[in-house]
Parts: sequence; structure tokens; C-alpha cells
Amino acid sequence: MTVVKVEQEPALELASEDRAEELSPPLSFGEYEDEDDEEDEETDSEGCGGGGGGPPPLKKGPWTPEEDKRLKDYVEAHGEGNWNQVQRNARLNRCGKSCRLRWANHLRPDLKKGPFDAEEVDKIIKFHIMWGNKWAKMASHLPGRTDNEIKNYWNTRLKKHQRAGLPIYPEYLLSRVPDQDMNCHTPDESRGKKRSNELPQEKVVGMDDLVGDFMVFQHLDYGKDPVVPINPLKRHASTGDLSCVQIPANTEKTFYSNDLNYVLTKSQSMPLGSAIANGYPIFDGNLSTSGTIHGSMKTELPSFQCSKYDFSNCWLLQCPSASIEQQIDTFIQSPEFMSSHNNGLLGTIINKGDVLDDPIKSERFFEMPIPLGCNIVSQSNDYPARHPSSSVNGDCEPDLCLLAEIQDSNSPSGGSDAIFTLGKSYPDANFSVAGMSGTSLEAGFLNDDSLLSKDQSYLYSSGSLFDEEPCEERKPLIDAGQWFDSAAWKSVPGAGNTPDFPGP
DNA sequence: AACATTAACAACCGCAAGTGG
DNA sequence: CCCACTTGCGGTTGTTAATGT
Repeated sequence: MTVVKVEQEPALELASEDRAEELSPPLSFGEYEDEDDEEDEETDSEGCGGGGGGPPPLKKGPWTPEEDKRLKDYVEAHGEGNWNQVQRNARLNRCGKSCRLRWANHLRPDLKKGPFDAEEVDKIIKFHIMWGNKWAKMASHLPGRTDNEIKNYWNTRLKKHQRAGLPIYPEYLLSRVPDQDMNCHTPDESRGKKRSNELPQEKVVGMDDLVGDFMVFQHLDYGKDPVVPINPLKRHASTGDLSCVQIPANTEKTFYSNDLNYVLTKSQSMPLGSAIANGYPIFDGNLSTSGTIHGSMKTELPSFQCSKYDFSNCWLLQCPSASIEQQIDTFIQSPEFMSSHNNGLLGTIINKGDVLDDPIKSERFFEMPIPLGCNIVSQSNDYPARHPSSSVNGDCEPDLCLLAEIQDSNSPSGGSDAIFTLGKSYPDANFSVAGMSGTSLEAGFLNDDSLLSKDQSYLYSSGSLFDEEPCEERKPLIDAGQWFDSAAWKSVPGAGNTPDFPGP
């Protein structure tokens, strides 16, 4: 959740003290409460640090309009922060935490009320695919929406879809996975820190009970400690078969170089998109509904769910490859990968629809993020020493796919300005990267996690990417030569990834 | 109309990171 | 470095409204 702090001028503080007095005449605790509040009042538990002998018990439960007014007035006068002071100074019989929540979720002036519109819903789904249950992160990309709101929406939606046996993620994302059976048994692998809200580890959940024909993985997020995929799948490049990978018990902080056994950290939660980037299973087979998942299963569905995966609208790049394991392995072990997933640098998702329409081509393709842009010009070589040779037979060496630069040479016009619109097709353009070509680009993320929006126009100039409307200090969104990683760049069918377009 | 179920929303709780003394 | 405190996050629970039987 992103909360903008209100800068507070000293003069205002004094004035607002007075104002607070005006707004709410001095009352002792309890006095200002509505009459029936007495009945509602409960002793707060340790969550808000109330109770005990001295101070009056802190109120819990729904906020009254009077409390709202008190809080709103106080925060507007004093700014956000120091919520325990808010509690005291606004004479609110609520814990600071509760005040903060009430403000953030209901009283903030920039909140957008009302149901989510289609665009927001679309974003939420995409965010969940990419990030999993990162409600706060999602909220930061949905102006006026709160993490709580998004979470509630998602959970409701989830239940609804589960009940109806509908896919959690839209079919257009999940529609091309051929049938393939699978049975996974969760080993007694070591796991990340189990949070209190996880179900007991021994719980056995039938797949059918969970999500119909979805493959379910344990959500890997939530712990600060490294966690291990509960049942990662390994896809054999030659046969396409999926098999479960058994993870040894003591794998913490260990990377496995030869397959999908590896350890993840909290910052690398397992949404569909990054799942692959993080070395999660690659699916090209439909998953049996007959499988059973043993082990901890969260009540919320995990963020990686795969049923039918529509490569025509895939967010991830298809990269010609000889060895899935090899490339994933290469990728996930790279320092770039490790760091990029913490710093949110620009990500890349490229469509591969045309490639996957060709079963022969697609057979040897796997999903691997490739940077936005241009020719791949260099790479970092600081891979773990024990990393195996990253020789690859395809056009796109995974090492080289990790990072790239935008260079002037990527523009056919030698660096001249060109405006293009994300999502729009440029039939005459030649977007190309890593041997793929296409005619349009779609949304992605910059290094501050801000979104490059679909239908938004951008200026490409001398190897840099700018807002279409040049501001006084025209600062590039992406610098020429800037490094960025690949995590979240989406492209449309037929699209490659290079801003190698002829202009509007 | 009464009851049951579901959806939507609000709030709480525990945990962990950040921060300052 | 330690500790207390604050803040933020994500999961869970509780309440109310809406809908179905």
C-alpha cells in the first residue's frame, strides 16, 4: 500500500492543535462515544496494545461517523504517521494501528470508491498472475484502491470461481496446454516459515476440491525466509513429460543447478508470470485433476495455477531453446535474476503466438523473459561458479536474454524520434528480439514499478524511451543503454520486442 | 415471509521490517 | 548492537447486504 505522507508545516501543527480542539471539545475517554458504544466496547487484545490496568480499553469494531470525523480532521491537520499519537491527540479510543487502517482504507481523500471497473479487474488478474498475493504492490498500481479492497475482491472472486469451477485466470491466458496427467506428492521438504494462517502441514487436499482442473501449487510467498516449492514440476525437454521434483529437506539457501529444484526468497513469489522466471514449472501439458496435494495448503489459492495456457496472449517470451532445464537453470541462477526480482526493473514479456502456432517451433520453446528491446548487446557473466555451461542451441542464449540495452542502432532510422503506442500494431515496423519479430508492444513495468500502459503513446528517441509529451526536463523512462531485466513486458501476437518501429 | 447461502466489505491479528535512541 | 516502538503487509474473521429456496 502506498500512502503519501503529508508534509506538515510547524505553523500548521500549532494551528491544527487548536483546530482539533474546536472540532472536538475536550472529552475524557469514553465520554465522546456514542451511547451504545459502551456496549460494543471490547478490551483490545495485544494487537493494539490496549487493555491492562491504566488506560481505558480500546474500542474495536466498526467506526462511527464521529470517530471518522475525528480521525479525518486530525490527519488532515497533522498529516499521516505516528498513529499512536493520533490515537492520543485525536482522543480516539482506538489503537494507532486501527487508526492507520481506517485512514488508509476509508478516509484517505484519494480513495476511489465503488466497484472495480473492467480495466481494474483486468489489471488485478494480471498482477496476480505476475505477483501473487502482493496486495499492496497491486494497490500501488491501482490509484485510489487499497490493498484490502483488492484482496477482498480477489478472495471473493476466487471463491466464486472455485465454486463455479471456473478458471481463476482467464481462459485466454490459459488455453493451449495439452492434456497431461500428473500426480504429485509433496515430500516432507523443508519449507519456509509457516505463517499462522497456513493450514496444518499434514492436510491433504484433493485437487478436485480445490480448483477443478487447475494445477495447484503451494503459494511460496509470505515468509521472509527462503522457501521451497512444494511440488515443483520438471518438464523434460525431450518428452515434454512432467514429473514432480522431490526437494530434499534441507535445501534452504541452496540452489540446484540442474533442474527446477531451487530455493526462492520472499521477494520472488510465484505468480504465473514470474513463476517461470523463477524457475517454476513450465507447463505445456494439461494437468490432471486427479492429483493430490499433500502438505501445507493455504486457504487462499496459490498464485500459480495453470490449466490451459494461451500462448497467444502470453506474457512471457518464447525463447528457442534446446534445453528447458538448462535455460531456466541458467536464468534463475544468474545474479541478474536474483537482483532483478527485487528491484523491479523493467520487465519484458513477449508474445510468442506465431511461434507457438507452429507445433514444431513451439515444442522447443520455453518461456523465458527477455528484455525489452533491441539488440542484445551484452551480458553479465558473474554466474555462480558451479553453474554449468550455458551453451544453448537456440537462437537465444539464455544468458544473453537476461539483460539487454537499448541502443541507437536498434532504431532503423538511426536513432531518430518515433512515437508508438503500446498495444497498437505497426504493420510496417520490425520489432525484433532474439530472433523473434512482430509488430507491436504492450504494457510493461519500469524500474520503479510504474506501468507503461496499453494504449499510451511513448516516444522513442536515440535509444531512450520517453513519455510522449516531453516535459521540461525530458527524462527518459528508459535510458539508452540502461539495463533492465525481464519480468513483465507484454506483447501481442506477432509482436517482437524491439522499439524498432518506423514511427507513428 | 422465513430461512439459508453467498457476496461484499470492514476490521482485527500476528508477524516482520524499519527506525531511532 | 540491542531494544522499544512504529509501520506495513497479508491472512483471517466477523458483519451486513443481497440473493436464492
